[in-house]
Amino acid sequence: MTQKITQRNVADLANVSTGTVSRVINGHPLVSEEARKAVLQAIEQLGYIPNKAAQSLAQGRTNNILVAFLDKSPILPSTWQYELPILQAINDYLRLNNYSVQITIHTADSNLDSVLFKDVMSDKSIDGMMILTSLAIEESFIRSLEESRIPTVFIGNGPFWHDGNQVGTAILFDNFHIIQDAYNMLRSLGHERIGFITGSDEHIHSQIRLKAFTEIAAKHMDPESCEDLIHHGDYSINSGFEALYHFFKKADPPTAIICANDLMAIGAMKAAKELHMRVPQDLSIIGFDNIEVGSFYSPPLTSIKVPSYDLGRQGAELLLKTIKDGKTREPITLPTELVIRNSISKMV
Amino acid sequence: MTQKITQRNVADLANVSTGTVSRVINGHPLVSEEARKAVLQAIEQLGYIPNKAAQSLAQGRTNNILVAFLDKSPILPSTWQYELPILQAINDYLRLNNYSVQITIHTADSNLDSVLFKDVMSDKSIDGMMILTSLAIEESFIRSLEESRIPTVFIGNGPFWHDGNQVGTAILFDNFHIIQDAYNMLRSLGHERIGFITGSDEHIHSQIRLKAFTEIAAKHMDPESCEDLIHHGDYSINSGFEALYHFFKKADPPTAIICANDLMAIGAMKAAKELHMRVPQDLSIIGFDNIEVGSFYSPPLTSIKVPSYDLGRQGAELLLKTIKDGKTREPITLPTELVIRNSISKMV
DNA sequence: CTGTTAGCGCTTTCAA
DNA sequence: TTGAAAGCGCTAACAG
Repeated sequence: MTQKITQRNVADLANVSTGTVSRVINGHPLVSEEARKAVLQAIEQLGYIPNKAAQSLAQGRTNNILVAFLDKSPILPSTWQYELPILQAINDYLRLNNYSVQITIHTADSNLDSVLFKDVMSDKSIDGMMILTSLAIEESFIRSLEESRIPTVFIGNGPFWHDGNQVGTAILFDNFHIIQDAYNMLRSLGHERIGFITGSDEHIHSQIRLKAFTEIAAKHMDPESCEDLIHHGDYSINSGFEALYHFFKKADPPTAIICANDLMAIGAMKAAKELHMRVPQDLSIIGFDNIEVGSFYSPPLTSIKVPSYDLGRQGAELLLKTIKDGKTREPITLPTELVIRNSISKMV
Repeated sequence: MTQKITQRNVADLANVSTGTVSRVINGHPLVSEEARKAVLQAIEQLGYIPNKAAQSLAQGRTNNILVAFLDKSPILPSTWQYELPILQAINDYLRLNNYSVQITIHTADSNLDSVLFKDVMSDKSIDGMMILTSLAIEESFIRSLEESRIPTVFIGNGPFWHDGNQVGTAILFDNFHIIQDAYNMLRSLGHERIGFITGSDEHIHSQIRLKAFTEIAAKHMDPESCEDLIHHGDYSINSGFEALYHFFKKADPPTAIICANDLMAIGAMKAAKELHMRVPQDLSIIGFDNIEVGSFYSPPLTSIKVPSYDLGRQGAELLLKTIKDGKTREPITLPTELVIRNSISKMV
């Protein structure tokens, strides 16, 4: 067993006090060059590494931040296209700034409040947290959060309010306008009957995408026709597959479909093939997320690209700022982008 | 600011000493029922939560474990099909056992040793770690690890040795036999020219899969013919795509291909389509990883399923055992499984 | 510029 | 069964 090297050992070897060692470690300006050298040399020689727990205890902060993922069901690798670059970004930025990244993945059968507070936040071993969920967040959770005073950034959700003041900071991306852009682009290609396949109804992104669709469609047709063009999926390939069959069982099916994610678009394309419909000649399809395999489909899938990495990166930056000055900030919304490929075409 | 509640407050309210409070919290047997009740009641009333840093300092352990991901390049969502369930499993198991999960994702341009030790392990704030990488691991790293005495589990890599004793515990999955099984199955379908597309050459799994292929192929043909049937890819869809073109530029191309992952299989299928070859009538294809979209291809992709979740789960279990008793354990290898779908068929 | 010292909040002997 | 008190290793206020 390598025995523990403490600050004391370093101090002795360098012939200074532990206070001086501490100053050197923490970059305190008032240390003589001579002392600093001696200390650094001793540290090197002994292979000394400060004990984090002791530092945390003495300083009252931990340099730990928690990234919490909350969803209804366990991770499905295929649906983490959005989350993963966010995680990578958070990791990159926080490590660079000397923070450790703790994560927790919660399947919220129960409500967030008990889950998150009891199991996680409560351990008081974090300086701040980033919450990544597209589930609705309960009022009670926001209240607990407010009370706990833990600096928090919500990614892709929020902003949230309690008693008139904002709780946490939100970093978002534009779900709304891009859906309308997609719609308008399909219209400009001559499509009049444009369908929409939603994601899981309890996901806020899916709700927003649906709202965007409903509002823009309402400008061009009456509400009932619009209803007929909406099918509720759950983000799975299979639900996209079924949605297409659903649409084409009815009279007057859509000539173009916007899907709330790429997986459903892939399912829809598969169904289209079974129904002997050609994409894009007979049916235009647009997905969401811009997953890698999408560009390798035949035809390559038109999709919407979310700036995941930036979301994580800027979110982490905001969090550190908040930890420093305690202020919550205005929500930030990052732009999304329509990536056009061959799965859409002019109406013939 | 919610002011801090310490053990002292609880002790005062319950009319006991802090020692008793501590005993109650840690489930020490020698506490009177009366005292226990009073303490629990006070804890509840005050909303007391023990300070982790203080606990760590006093107990000399942190209840933190680090999960380190190491690779050459940043996360590509599409290639994390293997890692994600592992992460989920680790999270599930460790949280259940009162450990926090810290993660770090390293892009190892430089070598592991400096990267991992300097930035991460060195912080002494973890009780153990799980290393997830398919890169080769340097001797120097193993040495540092041995010296650090930090309980470690390697997932999908190892076992490693230093001076005759095993360093860390390895939990593996069977890459080798399953490739040979796949080969034999293709032969039983009448295929004689069976090709192989490797993953990134620096990844150990790819190396093993290639070795398995080479050895089994050697039983049926001379080495040069075998060479012709191997193409080096890099796990990307695109490299699978190119590999197929490569094979079919030559005389006597394969009638069946095994790919080191599903993404390359997808790329290969795309190229096959461009070349007007039908899968499986003209060409049988087998992938690896059993990714979700694979079953939605036309034809659905035959693939090899890796028990990722179990890998993470059992790895975490091993780690906690090792933390408890300090013993390293024999490597464990979990079985993989061939999932047969329509991308393969009898030679006609 | 530097040494001394009093905590940080909790655990754990040691006595009682 | 319990209280008192000595740390765990580090930081920071205070003297000097």
